[in-house]
Amino acid sequence: MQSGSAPPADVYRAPVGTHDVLPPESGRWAALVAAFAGRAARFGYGLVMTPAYEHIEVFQRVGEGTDVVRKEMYEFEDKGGRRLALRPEGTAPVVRAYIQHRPTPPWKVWYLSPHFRHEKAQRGRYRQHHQLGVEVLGVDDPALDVEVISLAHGFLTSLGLSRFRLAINSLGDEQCRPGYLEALRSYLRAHVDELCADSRSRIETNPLRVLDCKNPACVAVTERAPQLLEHLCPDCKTHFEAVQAGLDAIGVPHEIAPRLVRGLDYYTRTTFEFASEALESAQNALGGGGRYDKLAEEMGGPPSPGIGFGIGIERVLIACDAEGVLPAPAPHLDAYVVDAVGPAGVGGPLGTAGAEVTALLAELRETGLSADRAYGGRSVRAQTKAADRAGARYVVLLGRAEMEKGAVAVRDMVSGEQVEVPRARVVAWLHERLDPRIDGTAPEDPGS
RNA sequence: GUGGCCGUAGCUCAGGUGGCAGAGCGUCGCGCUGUGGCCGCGAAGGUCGCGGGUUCAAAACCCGUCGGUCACCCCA
Repeated sequence: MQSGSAPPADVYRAPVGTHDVLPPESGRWAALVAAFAGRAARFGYGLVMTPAYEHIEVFQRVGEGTDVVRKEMYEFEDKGGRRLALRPEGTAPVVRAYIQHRPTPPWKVWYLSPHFRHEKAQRGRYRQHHQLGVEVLGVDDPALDVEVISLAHGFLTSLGLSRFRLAINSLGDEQCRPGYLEALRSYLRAHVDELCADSRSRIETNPLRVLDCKNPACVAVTERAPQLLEHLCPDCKTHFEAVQAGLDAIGVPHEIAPRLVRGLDYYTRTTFEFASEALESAQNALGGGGRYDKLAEEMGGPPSPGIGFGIGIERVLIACDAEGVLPAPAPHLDAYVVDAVGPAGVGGPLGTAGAEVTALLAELRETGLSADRAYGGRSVRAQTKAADRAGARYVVLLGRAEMEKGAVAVRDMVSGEQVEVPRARVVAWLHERLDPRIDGTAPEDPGS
């Protein structure tokens, strides 16, 4: 082989676990994000944007007991010797920003951000995935838990999803959790030889995670383990009951999941998870979150209770596929300008109608209509076909005969009818038929 | 990170036991030299993921590797 030979083709593809999102699929993303942004705005949340990477300690402080931070984080050192990490989860950066800027509580923010985890990729589990989420800092009112959960629930429902379940639990707080953990540990120690190796090693370090183990033997043991919910202190108990009552009051169906333990270990009190029933795979968690009342303090900030959730966009879209909702939007244009005088020729001077096509197209776009044209000197047939494929409502055809009269031909692509309109009037003519009316009547309706 | 299955055109996939690389859809052109959808005709488009091996001959068999997928694990 000679030097300078091309690198393997594998280099010119998206890295493992990442992917490109192209039209028309990207249209679903746009619709999904718009739905979330609109809902967040109606709930009084502002957009927050934090860096894609942080000082590594931002994540390490928060998740030293978790695989996400311990084993899956993309860590690197920059040229200044700083130790940084690509964001593996969404809450820590937002809490860091809260501590740094000290906004007036309650601080209600939403985000859309990529998350990076070095995992073995498969469908629904990617090395770069995207989450929509919210965080609220500074208030521990259970009504806020209800608001946050209902925001997520309403969002999923608004997409057309129905086959998912909401599980909620309370993990207690610094008053009651230590006592519970001891009770759980002593129970687990008494059943050590019935547990899997992973669970055994977690008895001392993170016994809550044992409750989450899916190994049948472990499940058998933990089914009879002390229940977290029976060890809640009065404050936590009251809080959790208030959350349930609030969800009931607004009709958000939920089930208590006493063994729901989430992957990040900063959670206190309320935790919740949305799981799709339409997904067969193990990757069926659409989103989840919970309260983290001690996190800001642990990160060196003022005591600031918080709650939030993250929803995985890729997984939501997979669930939408499974339920047959949120199809990619069909292409649509108000108008398509066709040059019937040409041929303009590729790279040559504009055809007879070329300048007029350019001018009309610009005018349509600048007055607020969506409009496009074909390029490359294509036949009238090819241009009209392209207009059809682009979802054009009207085709404006610039032909020699019409131009000599100072007019254009306008074709209604739904009815197939074609009329001649004075060139000077055509933009207004299209607006009259396409702009929504104040009285709500359909623009196309010529009656009354 | 461990194990199973899969990898043929842009997409979805055919190609019994090795013997000339195919279809549908999509794209482009023509029928209609100034008009989309339906129909007909035609064209372009493929290092059969990649590398090595066995063989007169490999898309097919063997080994490796990369990618996808499923389970475990983890989680959105």
